[in-house]
Amino acid sequence: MQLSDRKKMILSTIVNLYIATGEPVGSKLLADALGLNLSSATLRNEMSDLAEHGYLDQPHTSAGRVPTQLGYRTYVDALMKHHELTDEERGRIDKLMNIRGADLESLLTSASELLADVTGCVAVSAVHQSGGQTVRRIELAPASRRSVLIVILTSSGIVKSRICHAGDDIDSEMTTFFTNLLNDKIGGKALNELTPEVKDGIVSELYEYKYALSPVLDAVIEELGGLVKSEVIVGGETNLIGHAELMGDKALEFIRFLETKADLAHLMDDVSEGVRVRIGTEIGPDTMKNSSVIAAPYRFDGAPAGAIGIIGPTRMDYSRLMSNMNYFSAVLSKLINDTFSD
Amino acid sequence: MQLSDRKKMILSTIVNLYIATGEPVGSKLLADALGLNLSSATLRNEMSDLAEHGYLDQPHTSAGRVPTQLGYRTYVDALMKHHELTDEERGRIDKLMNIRGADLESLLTSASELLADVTGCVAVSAVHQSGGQTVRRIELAPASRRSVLIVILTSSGIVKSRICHAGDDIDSEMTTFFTNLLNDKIGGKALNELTPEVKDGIVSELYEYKYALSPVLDAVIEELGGLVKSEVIVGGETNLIGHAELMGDKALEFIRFLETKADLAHLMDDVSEGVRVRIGTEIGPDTMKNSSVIAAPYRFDGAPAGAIGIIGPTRMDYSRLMSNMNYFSAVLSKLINDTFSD
DNA sequence: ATTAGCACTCAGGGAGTACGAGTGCTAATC
DNA sequence: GATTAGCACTCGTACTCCCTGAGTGCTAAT
Repeated sequence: MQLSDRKKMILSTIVNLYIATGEPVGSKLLADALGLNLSSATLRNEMSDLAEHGYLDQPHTSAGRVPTQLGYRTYVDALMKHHELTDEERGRIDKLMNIRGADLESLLTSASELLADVTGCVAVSAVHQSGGQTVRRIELAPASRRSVLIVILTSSGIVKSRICHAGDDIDSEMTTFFTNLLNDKIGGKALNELTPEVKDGIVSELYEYKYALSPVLDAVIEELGGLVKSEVIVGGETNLIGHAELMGDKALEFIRFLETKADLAHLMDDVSEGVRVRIGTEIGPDTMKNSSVIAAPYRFDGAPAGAIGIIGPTRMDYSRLMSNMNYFSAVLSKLINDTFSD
Repeated sequence: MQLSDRKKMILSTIVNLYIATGEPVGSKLLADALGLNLSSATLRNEMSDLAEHGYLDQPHTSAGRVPTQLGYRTYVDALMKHHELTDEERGRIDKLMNIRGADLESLLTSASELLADVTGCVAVSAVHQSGGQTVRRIELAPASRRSVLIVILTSSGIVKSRICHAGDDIDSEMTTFFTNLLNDKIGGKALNELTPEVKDGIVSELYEYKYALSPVLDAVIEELGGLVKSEVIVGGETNLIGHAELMGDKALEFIRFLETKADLAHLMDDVSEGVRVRIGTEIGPDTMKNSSVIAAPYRFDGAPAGAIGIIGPTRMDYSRLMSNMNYFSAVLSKLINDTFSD
C-alpha cells in the first residue's frame, strides 16, 4: 500500500517519539508534536488506518500506538531524517585511530569495545570468510630448548601465534631452515590450496630434521586450518544488562544466540556495501524478534574484508546509529589499511 | 567470641540452607534440617544469640535469618564441609586441557570462559606483575614491502605480536640483522632493565639501517613497556545478568568495577598460595558489598605466576566453588607448564 | 475532510484486608 | 539451668476493590 504524505509524516513522527520516550504514542501527544493544526480526532482516524495496515500496534486498547516491525522498516527505508554526526560523536569514533595495531583480531576486539561504548549496544565484528586469503609469511623461532614459536601472517592481516613442542631439541639454525622452507612452499598460497600433497612435499624435504620438526609442521597446518573458519568477535556484553531488562525471561536465549558464533557470522557475512539494517524477525531466530542489527562492512585494499555491527532493541535510534555505523566503518577501514597495507 | 559446638552447627546449617534456597531461614525449617530433636523455640534463642553477635541478620522482623558477612566468613573459615568434586565437575574442568596453547593471554582468555561456564560466575584472570619477567625472544619479519611484523616472547609465556611501519623498504636481510641485534642486546634481560641507555646502544649499531628501522625499534620498546603492566582478562560477563538482577540499580557500578582493570589486578595480585576468599566489603569498594571473590594462583615452573578467580554474589556455594577453584588452578598450572616450559 | 463530543476500555496506583511465616517472651517442664 | 509449649505480636506478600486518567472508536455536526 502506498502511504499518503500525511500518513508518512505521522508514522515518522510516531516512530521518533516512541524511540525518544519509550512510551506508546497517543493521538493528543502526536497532535502536539506534529504541529500541523490537526485535531487529535483526525489523527486517531489516521492512526487507526495505519494500525489496520500493519504499521502500528497497540499494547492494549487504551494505550497509545507503537511501531510494528513493518513500521520500523518503512521508517528506516523511507521516512527517517539523515542524522548529521555531532562533533562529539565524531570525536569518540575518531578515538579508533588511537588503537595500536597488533594483529587484526585484537584490533577488531578493541574496535568492538569502542563501538559498544559509543552506541550502548552489543558490538559484533567478523572477518569475511573468503578462501582466497593467502599466507603472507610464516615465522618460526626457538621458544625454549624444545619448543618452537610459530607466527603466521595472512594477507588480510590476521596474525596467529602459537607455541608448540618439537620432537627434539631445537636450535635457531633449524628454525631458520624450516622458516625458509615453509615460506618457500606455502608463502603466497591461498589457504584453500593447502592440500595434503603440499604437506607431504614439505615433509620430504625435512631430511634429518624430520623427527624434530614434524610436530611443528602439524601445528602449522592446524593453525592454517583454523584460519579458514571466520572469526567472530563480540564486545560490550555488559551493555546487555539494560537491554536484557526489556526482555525479561528471553535474556538467556538471547545470550545463547550471541554465543552461537556461526549465526553471528552469517549475520555479518552478507554485508558488503553500505549500512545494512535488520529488524526483528528479519534477523532470523524468533529469540531476536525484539532486537535489531545494524551492520556495515569495512574494506581492506578496496575490497570488503569483513563487517562490524551492533545489536540492540528494536526500539533504537536508527538514524543516529546508522550514521554512526557508517562513519565508524569508514574510520575502521582507514585504520585497517593504515595498519596492514604497505 | 567463641561459639559453642551447637551454635556452630546451627550457623553452618543456616548458611547451607540459605545458599541452597535463597530464602531467609526460619526456626522451624532449621529445626527440620538440623535433625537434632530441638524445638524451634530453642533454636530461636540460639539464633537470636547469633544475631546479637553479628553472625546473622534479619531482613525484617518477621522474616527468617540470613548470614551476615561475619557469618559467611566464619562458615568459610571453620564450618563448611569440604566438597568432593563430582566426576562431572572434574570432567568439565579437565576440558581445560583441550585448549590449544597459543600465547598465554589467549590461553587465559579461553580458560576464563571455561571457568565462567563451570561456575556460573564472572571469571577474572591476571598475570602477576613481576618486574623480573625477562625477554625470551624477539622475532622480526617483513610483513609487507614497508612494514615489519614484531613478535615478542617473554619468560612467562606471553606473546605479543604487532605490525609496524618502517621508515623505508624492508627486506629479510634487514629483519634478520635486526632480530639478531635485538636478541643480542635485550634477549634474556628483565623488562625493568630496559633503560634508555640500552635503547641508545641499539640505535648506535643500526648503522645504515637507522632510518628504516628506528620506528620499528620504537614499536618494540613500546610493546615491551606495555608488558610491564600486568594484564587482566575478564570472561563470562553474560553470567552477570543473573547476578545483576539481584542487585538492582547497583549493576552499573558493578560493571564499572569490572572495567577498572587496576582494581581487579590488585584483587588477584596478592594471591600466591591456596584458595583465597574475599567476602563482601573485604573486596574493597562498597559497590561490591554483596559480592564475593574466590581466587587461586596458578604456577609456572614451580612459582606462582598469576591468579584466576571468580566473582559472584555473597550468597554463593563456597564449598563447591572453592573445591572447583582449587582443582581448576591445579589443572591450569599443568596446562601452562605443558604448553610453555621446555 | 475535519472536528467536537461522548461513551467506553483498561493499565496503574492506592487503600483496605486477610494470611501466614516468623519472632520474642513467659511460664511450665525435664 | 536448659528446653519447650504456648501465645501475642509484627510485618511483608498477595489479593481485592475502586478510582483515575490516558487513550480509543464512533457519531453527528461543521
